[in-house]
Amino acid sequence: MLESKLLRGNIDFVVEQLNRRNFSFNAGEFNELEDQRKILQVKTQELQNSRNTRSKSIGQAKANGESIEQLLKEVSELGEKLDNAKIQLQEIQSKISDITLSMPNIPHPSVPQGSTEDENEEVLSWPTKGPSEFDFEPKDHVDLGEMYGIDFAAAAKISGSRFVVMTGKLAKLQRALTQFMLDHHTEKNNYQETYAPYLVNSDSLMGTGQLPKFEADLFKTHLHGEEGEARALYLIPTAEVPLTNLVRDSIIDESDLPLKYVAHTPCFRSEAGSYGKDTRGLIRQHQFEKVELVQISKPSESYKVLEELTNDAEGILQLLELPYRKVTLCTGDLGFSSAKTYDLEVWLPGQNAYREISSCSCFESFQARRMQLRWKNPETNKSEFLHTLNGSGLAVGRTLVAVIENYQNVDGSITIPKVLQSYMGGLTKIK
RNA sequence: GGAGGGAUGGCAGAGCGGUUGAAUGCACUGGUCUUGAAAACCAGCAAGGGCUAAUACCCUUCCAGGGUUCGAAUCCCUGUCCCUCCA
Repeated sequence: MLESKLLRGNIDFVVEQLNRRNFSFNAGEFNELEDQRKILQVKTQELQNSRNTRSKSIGQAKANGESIEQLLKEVSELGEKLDNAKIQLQEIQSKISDITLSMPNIPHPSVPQGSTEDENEEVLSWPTKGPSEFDFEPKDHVDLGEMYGIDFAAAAKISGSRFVVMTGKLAKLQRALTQFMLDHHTEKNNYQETYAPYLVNSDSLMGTGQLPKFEADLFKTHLHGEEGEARALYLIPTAEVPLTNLVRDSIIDESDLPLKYVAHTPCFRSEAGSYGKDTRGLIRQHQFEKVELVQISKPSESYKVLEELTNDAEGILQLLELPYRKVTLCTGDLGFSSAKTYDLEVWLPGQNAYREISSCSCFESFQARRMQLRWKNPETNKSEFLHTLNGSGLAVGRTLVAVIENYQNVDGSITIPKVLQSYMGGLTKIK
């Protein structure tokens, strides 16, 4: 959600900035609603004021033993007018909030202009010389995985497409990756390990921006009947949702900032609108594992924190010795809530391409405003919105893909990365 | 499964139909005192919104949603969450 001052005072700027990310905003319609809102709100408040003062004087008159009949008559006439005004005001306000809740964030000035992912800007690649060549034709993770216990057919039987069953060494390797990531982020990078619910309410999804606009991307659960529907819960599409909402509706002590959370959770995405895309393999699943980093920071430090958080995620790739590149998303590729995003893309030799494995974003106060997340700024002595950030550290399923493909040998065996061997009971190779 | 109790400002905790947006304590901010700090004392201190150039002023908010009333933190109903007791 954008600042209402900005919407009222500088709408042209908003239109121009949202245009940068291909979002066209009808300022005329919005201004008209705003004008009506202003008139109705003033009128309603005036009516409330006169009702309040009159009711108060009834109390006083009674205490003095004076007659109150005249006053009672006046107030009852006010009541009806007030009710009408309130209803009208509510209608306008809900129209306005529908609009504001559906407006994406404004991109940071440093975000490159562009309309598709082709215009994302590469920041660096690691190692600098790029991924090294294989001296044989590398297989992709599906072919390799079939030999060691990745079973899409079994998953299709028990659930459907875009699910997977893994058994044996590869299942363990995924667990090893998860453990390694959690240990690294808690021990080396000082994040607080957190276990949180996988089912969340709609307020939480509203807070981080998945609702109201992207309900189709979510799996929704509810009990039977109307009452059950009213209390629907959603499967989390990312741990960003429960982690960031930990601090919804709160005022954080300056001394506790920045807050740093890490959690491993499964993530659930309906992948509506991605038909035919990445149908082969583990890349795009309805259910996948992810280790997520979330930070809550002072506004003045959030872009420093974005660099740090991205580095924390990169650290995992470097320790796993997986070639990757870091790109700044262009305005057109930016997520709804984000002001600036770095994507980390890992090299997949089986696909001969870089694929996203982490997305690290600064949301500025966009989410904080939706969820009433504040701190007391000692300089102004006022409560102000904090900044929220998150990034995958990393997407475990895709990391597994990257390990399988990058560590494959000519005989089809898979070497275990050094840092994972202790998590695999000393195993050095899957064969 | 049954029976109760509770949800109030950053925190703790009074209030239980009318000058209560809310006592008090802690925390916090400013001041006095002090070489400095602590202590003590004095003062200030909820949030959101409207209208403003800015004050002033006004509105809303005591878990959420309905209701009763001229008037609700206070009474009634529904829901959510917490706690206690009995089985």
